Amino acid sequence: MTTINDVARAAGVSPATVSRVFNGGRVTAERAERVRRTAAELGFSPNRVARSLRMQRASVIGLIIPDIENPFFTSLARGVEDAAQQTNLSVVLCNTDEDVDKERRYLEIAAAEQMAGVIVAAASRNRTDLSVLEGRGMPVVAVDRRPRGASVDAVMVDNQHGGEEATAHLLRSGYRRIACIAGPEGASTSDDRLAGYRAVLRDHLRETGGGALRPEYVRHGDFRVEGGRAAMADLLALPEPPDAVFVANNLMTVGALEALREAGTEPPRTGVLSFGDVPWASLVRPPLSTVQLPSYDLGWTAAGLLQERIAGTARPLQTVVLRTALQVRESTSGPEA
Amino acid sequence: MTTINDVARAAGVSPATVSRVFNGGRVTAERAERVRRTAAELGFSPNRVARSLRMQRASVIGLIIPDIENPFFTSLARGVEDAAQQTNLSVVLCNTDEDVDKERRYLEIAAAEQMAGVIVAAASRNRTDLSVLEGRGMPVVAVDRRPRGASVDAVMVDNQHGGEEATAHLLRSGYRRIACIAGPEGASTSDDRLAGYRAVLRDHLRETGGGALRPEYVRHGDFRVEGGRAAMADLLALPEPPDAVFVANNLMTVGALEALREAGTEPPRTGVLSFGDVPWASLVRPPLSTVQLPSYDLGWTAAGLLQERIAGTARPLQTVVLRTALQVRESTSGPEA
DNA sequence: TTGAAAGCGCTAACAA
DNA sequence: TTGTTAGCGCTTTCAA
Repeated sequence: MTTINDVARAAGVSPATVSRVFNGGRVTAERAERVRRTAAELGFSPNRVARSLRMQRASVIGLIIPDIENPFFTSLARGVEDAAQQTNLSVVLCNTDEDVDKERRYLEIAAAEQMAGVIVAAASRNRTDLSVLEGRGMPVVAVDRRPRGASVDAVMVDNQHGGEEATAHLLRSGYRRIACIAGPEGASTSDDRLAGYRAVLRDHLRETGGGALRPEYVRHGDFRVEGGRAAMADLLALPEPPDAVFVANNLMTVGALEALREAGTEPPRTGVLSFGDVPWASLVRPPLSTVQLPSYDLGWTAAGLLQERIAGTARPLQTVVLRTALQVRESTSGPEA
Repeated sequence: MTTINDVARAAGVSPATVSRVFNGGRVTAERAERVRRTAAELGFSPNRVARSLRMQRASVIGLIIPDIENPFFTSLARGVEDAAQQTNLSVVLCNTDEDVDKERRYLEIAAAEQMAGVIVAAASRNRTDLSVLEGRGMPVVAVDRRPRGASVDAVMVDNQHGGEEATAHLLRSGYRRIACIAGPEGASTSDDRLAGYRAVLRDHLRETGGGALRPEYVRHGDFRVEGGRAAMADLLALPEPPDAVFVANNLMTVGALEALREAGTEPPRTGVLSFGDVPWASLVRPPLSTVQLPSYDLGWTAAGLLQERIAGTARPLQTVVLRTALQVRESTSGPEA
């Protein structure tokens, strides 16, 4: 492998000069040109490992996400990647599978690799522990989910608002027995969506004298297809099944739709509203109403915050909240439709 | 940051002993225990950057793929990740967007970061250039696509066989004007699928005296949704449109289905067979016949080969070819169905 | 503007 | 089995 010393010798300068040429130090144009030429001839490219060791910081940021097969996170990853490219940072993607242990290993790796910073969509609000990174003063941005007690910048979705908007829409469409398939208890995203659902429903019941919330209409899934299917099956087995369901994430919606189909009913007779776009939604019949998430912008914004921190900008911690957008399609056109 | 020297001093041993404790060298049990305890107390974790510099090799492998939003590649990535975990390698995911320049940058990064090895699904058969890595003797495994002239291990799909199987099935189902939406020219995966299609169709025409292949029935798309839609629209605009179409990848199938729907026709009247599973195929109506790809196994196998190379096993270059499996569903049940 | 030299944290060769 | 020591390739003082 060609090193900076080889280039220096061949070009008749010192290693320091070569380093300066590659890092924007002050070198006379003539020498700089000579160095560049020799470097090209020798096929030299700087050893980033040595560089990282010396600088005590790599030019890599870590992106830790719970599920690489969920299009929400891949789109988020694209946002991070595109933003990072602007400052020549490369992105390392780590998939935790919603597993806190796997996540901890990746956090330790990020620390040990001296990554420039980390963007993390935490596997758990309670059990994800960012102290490994915070202890080392490593810049961290939480995205989509913020672990309790973490002192980090965050970019979040207005989940409660999204849940409210979704539930209000279902009520407006004429549904009255509205269920909710929530995510795992403790996931802040899911809790907030559920809170939005409850708030709107409770108000509605109060105004119409319609009684109390029905706890049996709330089920907790695992954010996966299977969990959605099981929850929907449970709901359909109730003495009085719901006439609409608000599903707290895209994958569970896929499962819920499958369960409905198996039971011989379809939207919009049973209304279905998905939190988060279902991939290839265009192919699903009937077209699905969704609460659209700004996944790409989430990633883009998080990367921006992280880069500011890496650059050392001193400013108070901040949380950016991005809004959802309700996309009404046919799956919620009403129980009589 | 706590270093190996801090631990050594605190435990009253030499740095070398600490290193040995963490890397399986011979150390007496009693001392090892003491070192481990002090390391824990001080919150020491080895600096992987220093380790990589010294060892001239990182414990990271690169996985370079063309499209992180394509479920085929995310599933492949899972296979790689799961296999890599077994030997404590971490995986860095790089997304090239089918862009040869972006790909070259990532290959250079892999070299400069001294990654232990690279698994690459090349952006182009002709223009992807692995010589940066080969020159440094870095272990490389090509997966799904093998760049021309590269001397590397490879794990491939039997694309030609898949194309033959698909086309033969369409003929058996009674379709006679069978079109093919292929991928970009030059992509080996697409070329092979197309070759399979042509071979079977040519044989059929010869046997039945049905004339020659119709070149207008072959369109080239870009492996994306939009390309599939455009190609299908072109086919439908022909004086004599096809009665079935073999689409060479999953995303283009989504586009083709959309175009069919817009034109007011649906499978199986126009037969549609997708090469590669469409995500959430269960929700697509009618259920889609597919050639199923062993995406996860592709990744798993590639990681296995790479690890052997990293370990230094000397053996001739090998190419593993995995078979596809035809999954017949309703979208190809025949033009009269 | 340039070069000499130190040192980032670790591993491995060698000596004890 | 253990310790001493050199050095991986780079950046960055400091002095010239």
